[in-house]
This record gives sequence, C-alpha cells and structure tokens, in this order.
Amino acid sequence: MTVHNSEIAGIFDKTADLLEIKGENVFRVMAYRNAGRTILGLAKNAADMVGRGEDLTELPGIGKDLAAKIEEIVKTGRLSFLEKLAKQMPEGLSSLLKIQGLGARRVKTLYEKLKIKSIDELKRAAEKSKIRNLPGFGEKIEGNILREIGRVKNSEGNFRVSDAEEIGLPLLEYIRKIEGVKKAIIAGSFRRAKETVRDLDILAACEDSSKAMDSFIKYEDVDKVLSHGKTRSAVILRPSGLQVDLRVVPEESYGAALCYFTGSKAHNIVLRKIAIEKGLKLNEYGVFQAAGRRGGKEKWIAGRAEEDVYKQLGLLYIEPELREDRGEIEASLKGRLPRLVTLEDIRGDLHVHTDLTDGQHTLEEMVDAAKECGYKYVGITEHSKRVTIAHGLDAKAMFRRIKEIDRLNKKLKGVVVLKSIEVDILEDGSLDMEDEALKELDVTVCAIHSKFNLSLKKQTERVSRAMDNPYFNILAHPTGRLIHERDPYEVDMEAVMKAAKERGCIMELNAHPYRLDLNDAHCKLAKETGVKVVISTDAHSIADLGYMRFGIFQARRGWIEPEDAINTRSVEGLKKIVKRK
DNA sequence: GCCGTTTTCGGCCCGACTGTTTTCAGTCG
Repeated sequence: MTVHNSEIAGIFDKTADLLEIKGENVFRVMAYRNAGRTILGLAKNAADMVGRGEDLTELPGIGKDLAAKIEEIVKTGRLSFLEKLAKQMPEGLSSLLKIQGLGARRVKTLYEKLKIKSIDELKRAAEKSKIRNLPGFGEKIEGNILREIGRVKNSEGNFRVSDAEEIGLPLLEYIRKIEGVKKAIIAGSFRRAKETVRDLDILAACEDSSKAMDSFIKYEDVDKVLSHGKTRSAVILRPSGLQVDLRVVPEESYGAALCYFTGSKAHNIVLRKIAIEKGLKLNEYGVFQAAGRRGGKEKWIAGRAEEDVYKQLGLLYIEPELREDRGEIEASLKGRLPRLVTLEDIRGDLHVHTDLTDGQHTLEEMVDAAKECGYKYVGITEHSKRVTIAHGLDAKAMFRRIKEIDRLNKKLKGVVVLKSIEVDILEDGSLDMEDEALKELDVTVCAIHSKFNLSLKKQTERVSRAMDNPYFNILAHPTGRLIHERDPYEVDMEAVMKAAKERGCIMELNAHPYRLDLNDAHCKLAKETGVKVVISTDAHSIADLGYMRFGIFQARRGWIEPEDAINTRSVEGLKKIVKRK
C-alpha cells in the first residue's frame, strides 16, 4: 500500500472540518489545515519519508503530534483520531462546508436541530422550508443554500485556468473601461497561475468606488449578484457559473490590495506576521506604522506598489507564482529567490503534431507558425504506429518524414526543424519504433498512451525500462492526467526522476492547459533531483502553440529557472544536452 | 496543535459584507 500525499492531506482536511464543526479551538483546526497544505505541497512522498525514517517535525507546521499522525496514516491508511471524531460527528458533514454561506457554526446547527448530514438531506429540508426557522438562519439564507446546492452539483466550482481566462479577460476589459477606473487586474489564484481556479478576484483602483460597483453588476453576463457593497461585490456569471469578486481601492492602496488579493492566504498570513514583528501592520490599504504608546494615529508608510510592501517588510519582491508559503519567504529573506523562466526565454517547442497524423495543419504551416512565435527551432513529433487512431507512423513512414524535413530545412532561414517523434512506450517498456529509425532523429519524445491502470510498481518499471533505451530523450506528459477528466496514472515520480537523472533523460512539462503535466510540485522535484525539463505545447494546431504561456506559468510555480529547462538554449546547446553517452 | 534573537506558556492576520439581529455573529477571502 502506498499512501499518497493527497490522501494524507485529505484526512487532515476532514479532521479539521469535523473539529471546527465540533467547535474546537480555531487554531487547533488551523494547525490541521496547515499541515494538510504542507503535505500537499511536498515534492516528495511523505510515505517514503516515513519509510526512510526522516524527521517529519522538520516540516513547517508539523510537530510531534501531527508527525505521529502522519506515520499512522502511512502505516495503516487510516487515522484513528478521525474515526473517533466521526463517531460523534458524521464525516459527511464536511461536504456541507462546501456550500457557500455554510460554515462550521451553521453546519453544527443543521446537524443538531435537524440531523442533516448530507447535501441531499439539506436540499430536502430547504425545499420544505424547514431551514428558515433555525436560529441564525432565515428566509434569505435558505434561498441561498438552495441556489448554492445547484451550483456545487453542476460545476464543482472549479475551472481550468484557460477556461477562466477566456471568461475573465473580456470582463477585465469591461471594468477597465468604466469611468474613473485607473487600473484593474485579475488577482487571486489566477494571478498565481494555479492550474484550476474556483473564482476570479478582480482588483481595480478607482476614486469613486460605488460607481464602479454599480457598473460591474450591470455587466451583461451577470446572472446573479451575491453581494454588492461600497468597495467589494461578488457576482455569478452565466452560462459558466463562474464567480467573480471585484474589490475597489484608492490608487495609493493598489499595491497593498494587490498583494492581499493575490494571496495565497497562507502567504499573506506570514507577511502579516512579519509586519507585526517589525512593529508594523499590513492590510489591504497599506503598510502602517503602529500608533505610538501615547495613542495618536497609525501612520501609512507604503502601499502604492507591491514592491514597496515587500521592501517595507525587509523582503525582496516575490513573484505571484511563488506565493504559496512553500519556502519563498525564507528564500526572499536570504536573497535566494529563483530567477523564474519567462516566455521570452523560450527558443523552441519540442512537441508539435502535423496533419500527417492527428494534427490540423501541415508541416510547413506549423513550422511557419513556430517561427512567428520567435522560435529558433521546432521539434516535429508524429505519433508512432501503436496509436492507430491517429494513423501513427511506422519506420518506413518515419524515414519519408525525415527526408521531407531535410528538404524543408534547406529552404528555411532563421528556424530549424528538429527531426523527432512522439513514440509510444509499450507495456513491456520497449519503444514503438525500431532503433534504426530512432537513431536518425535529433531528439525523441516518449509517452504512455495505453495501459494506464498498471500497478504503481509495474508502471514505474515500464518507464524506467524504456529509459534504458539509449535513444530515449524526453518523457512526455509524465503522469498522463487530464485535468477534470482523467486521474494521473500510478507512477513513483521520485523513482522516475532518479532514473531520468542517471540516464540523462529529460522530463516534459506539457503546457496544454488540460494537462499541465508535470505539475508544480513535480517541477520542483525535478529541479531538486537535478533533472532538466522541457516545456512543450503538444500542439495539434497553430493556435495550440499559444499554450506555451500556461506551461511557463506552471514552470514558474515549480521554481524553474531558464537553466533548468532545455528549450531555453540555442539549437546547438539543445542538441548537446539531449545527447546520451 | 504549533511555536519561540523578548517566550516552553500564551499567543496565534485582518477587514468587508450579509442577514439576522437590535449590536453583532457568521462567513469569506
């Protein structure tokens, strides 16, 4: 049995929920949530750390008690403390907390007065108007609950970042055009470039906030206004069901508000603690010098720009993608922040399909488009024959394609086409193409497209055996997950990275917004293991080449610097680094 | 439950909005 980090985090989250509903000390509850978050953000498997006898109390927010609980979960797959709790408070109660407007206190009331312990029971009670008479509830809350139940069931309230971008950018433009709005930006988890977001948080600088608010709620796609205040409003958009919050502040507070509204919450909490240590106060309006001992007013000292806020706290500016309280504050204090990779650093895309297999555009069209992106090289990667549905290439067809690319390269200026392939890794770990063909290529991209459900051990062996082939260069979309559609397959990523390191193989960060595979923690693991990554789009059309930005975002969340990625190099540098001895 | 160049006990981030209340608790970010 391997217990995954997400499972440990899930158990801690559920424990926190139940403790909160029970009315336990809020800081104790927070300790469980923090620990869950720490485990989830870990690059390594906590289970392996336990196996190696590493000291878990070294991890932030994990003390003696929680370390012991992690050990119990790793060894038994269960947490007896949670099971004991669940006897007093049914576990299903934690699902009720997902309903916006229901917190611990109200869930407790629902359970104690009406024995409600599931969303279905909640729905039935609300429909019979039984909720409105409970203490602390009313007609409006009952109505909100019914609406929220519909929302949770329909959308899970979770959007891929590319979908959120598509909905959010037109709204941002609309807000920027409202009279009196000086600037506006989408902040929140979107700005931190998380792969999925629950809502959009838009920040605007404006002197007349109520006017901006009135215009905001009149946006044509607004389905429902959730709240409408002087400085803050929230709406639901149609047809997506995406929630958007708008916060308006005066211009001199824009930086502090941006910091506050970008989060993460955990990052903000640490910033505020640092402020307190320095005798300052940090909120969304600025950094303040605390009031003197003889009273007097606190004094505003910074807040116009984010950079000023960090500076006042004695910190180097921290890029939004790093703001997860995963070591970035310590790195900032020590002057060891990474110089994160940017789109401008990228000199080529190494995973591009054409209409010879399942792409939409011709070889020439894709190469032209890559050149338009400013790239110096592009790797053309057709599927191999195992992917029959895409009419994958056999060796003979591969040789024809090689000749075609040679001819094209003679004509091209400023961009080089790299001869490549997306070759299947078969179940036994062999590659779906003869070595005589593979050795003619500049670089190979190797991928699993079948037998996703092998055991962890078998899948891991399959990949590392494939890497034994001297023509194996890049492992494409290493976990095979499709966000919201398909779970990652079981594979020991630490072992795969080690195998890649030993053999000089490279890990792909697939930039397709449905994949984003490697994830952020894997990127960090690659960096720590000393394995290079390549950020590629897996483009099947010209438009898909634009997905590179999502890959860059994910790489930045994984602390990737230009030298950690291979497609930031010149074509000569690239060829040298993929070459195996 | 965690944590400590003021601490091993007593703290633990800060403000807006709603709805149910008569001054504020609950929730959210």
